[in-house]
Amino acid sequence: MTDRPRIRNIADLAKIAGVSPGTVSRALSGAGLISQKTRDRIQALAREHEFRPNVMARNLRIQRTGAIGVLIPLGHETGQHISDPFFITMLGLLADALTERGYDLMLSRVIPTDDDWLDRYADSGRVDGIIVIGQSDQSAVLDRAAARYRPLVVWGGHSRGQVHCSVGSDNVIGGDIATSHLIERGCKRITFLGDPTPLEIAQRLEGCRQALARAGLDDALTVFPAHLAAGIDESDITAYLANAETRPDGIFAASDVIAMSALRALSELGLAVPGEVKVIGYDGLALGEHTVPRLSTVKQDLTTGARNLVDLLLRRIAGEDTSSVVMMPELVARLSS
Amino acid sequence: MTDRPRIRNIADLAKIAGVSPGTVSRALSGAGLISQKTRDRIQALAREHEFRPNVMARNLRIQRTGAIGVLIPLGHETGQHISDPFFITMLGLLADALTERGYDLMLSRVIPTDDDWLDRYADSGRVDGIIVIGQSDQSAVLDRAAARYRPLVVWGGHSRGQVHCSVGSDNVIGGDIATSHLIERGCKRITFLGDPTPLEIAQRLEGCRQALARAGLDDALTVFPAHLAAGIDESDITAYLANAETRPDGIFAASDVIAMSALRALSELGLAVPGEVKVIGYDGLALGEHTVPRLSTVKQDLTTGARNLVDLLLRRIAGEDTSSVVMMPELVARLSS
DNA sequence: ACTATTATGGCAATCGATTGCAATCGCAAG
DNA sequence: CTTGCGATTGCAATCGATTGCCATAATAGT
Repeated sequence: MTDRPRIRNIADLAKIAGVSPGTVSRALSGAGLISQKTRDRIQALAREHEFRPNVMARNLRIQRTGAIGVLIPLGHETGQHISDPFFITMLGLLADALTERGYDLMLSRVIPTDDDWLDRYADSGRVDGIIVIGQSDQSAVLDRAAARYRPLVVWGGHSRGQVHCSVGSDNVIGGDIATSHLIERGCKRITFLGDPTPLEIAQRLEGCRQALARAGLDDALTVFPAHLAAGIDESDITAYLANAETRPDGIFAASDVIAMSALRALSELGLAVPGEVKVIGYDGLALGEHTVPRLSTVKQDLTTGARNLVDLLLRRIAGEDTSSVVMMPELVARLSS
Repeated sequence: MTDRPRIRNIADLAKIAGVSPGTVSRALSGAGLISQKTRDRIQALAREHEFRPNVMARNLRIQRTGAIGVLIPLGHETGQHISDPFFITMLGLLADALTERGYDLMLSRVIPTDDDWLDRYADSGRVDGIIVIGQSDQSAVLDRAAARYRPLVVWGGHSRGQVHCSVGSDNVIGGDIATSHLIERGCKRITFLGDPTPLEIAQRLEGCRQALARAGLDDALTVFPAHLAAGIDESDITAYLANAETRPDGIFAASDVIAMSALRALSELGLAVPGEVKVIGYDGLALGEHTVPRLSTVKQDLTTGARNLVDLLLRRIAGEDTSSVVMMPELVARLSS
């Protein structure tokens, strides 16, 4: 071992190589005006001494971090965790998409206590751009931040007049699809299971009402504001479904996670699915294939969604101005309806 | 608005405030030798101009980033995603634990193609410490890195002679518990569902063998190397279980995710659980409460686990030397066994 | 009023890599 | 053997905040 004096920076390596720090930098950072010979020599030297340039210094100099912040605002339900299957799925897909494009992913769970959590994060200089998953009840904050901070995209619903750039499926159409499906299957009394506080859920409910109106079933709807978090409201759901008089013959759950709770509640009550009650969820998560019976759902193409989010964000980082993307949801009829 | 000239750095603010950059730094960064009066004045000025010190510069100077890298090596199965429920759960818990301690979480999915992915990451200077989730088949790499890079902790199994600091449950005992439970329930032909390549799974299998030996059932075991990823091997599992001659009456799945696949396969085959076949999983994930029937499992306390990981890591960052933690797994008998 | 002491603030070096510009090298043509 | 020109490399400023050390202002003590 000749590497007695540990190489801590580019200057040390330069000394050993007998060149200037600038040359080492050029040799290590790929492109640049430098002869192949010295480049090889210096790279070999770096490898031999296990030297890797300090990323923070580089970041400071070139003014970018190579990281994207992924924020999950939990405004409407403090009980909901990052471990919610939807977030998790999205997170995994984003991680893959970002990795592919050479970015790291900085994860933060945010419980909005004030109005400038997003501004603070944006100005911290810790990331090159921000992806927010879900508007929760923070649309105003998002709009305000978006007006000033360009590299920001949001997964969620789209509404006219919205300032921030969003990617999501058309929740109104999705709600319509789900409800129409239940109607086609012969359902006459439909329950919407979900708390319509977040924009997306409200839109799904709107689509639901729209489909019912079209079928002349306006008063066939009951809304039961079950929470999103897995299992959190399960006994409530059970109690609600136990009542034979108000019991629906079709359930449109605002998310697959809620639908799962409903399935289990029904199973406990000994109600046959889809025989006595039909159930359809929303999201198209993988877990829907593992329920008993397999869950019908309205699928949002999250893979494409994640790719779109990353794509738009990188374009905004590059200075481009992008508009929101609304994707078409799709019926996946499995065995629960 | 008097903030015509945008304040981009501490020096600009200093000019406006009529003090030196050093003073501004002290005023903004909390403690320091500075009068309350000037501090207040400068902080007000900063707020007014929406100025927030650049984090990268700060990081470079003080030589820390305030971020912890969470790495998920996918050595043994490329099909497995970050969206695997176990990872996701762990990730959420880590995010919470780290946030509490004031750290950010930098997520990276790693597909080990060479032997120094970990060294590269450690030396990049992008994080203050690293948590690796699961040893996969990379124990050697982990040990090598740990010998040199202190702030590193690993979720996973513990084996004698191991160099890296790990946190995890005692998988041998866990395997024993699960198997003993099946034996008590009267199972005579047991199948271990899982690929024992990763250390943790191998240990669970070892515990399984140990319990069987104690009961004098040494040759009651079949090992079917189902993969970890949700759904990936489901048809294989179905085919295997369809064969009445080799069909077990007890299944010990190496993870809850695998157990879920098994449950669904059994349901498709019309086999009653727990009547004809008993099933027990491993991990104690929330999703086990949502299966039909509810999944019996060996629970690892992941909340405590995550807290331990963060705790040990921070102590290592502080220079302390810590030893591994092995937690006791616990039987959660639900309805599938 | 004058010195001793402490509380504040300024100066300048530092963290480590990047990069525009200038200097130098090598090679070829004259 | 020069001169010319492009290909390499060196020099030094820069990114923005932190902090040890010194100077000065403010306050106390006699």
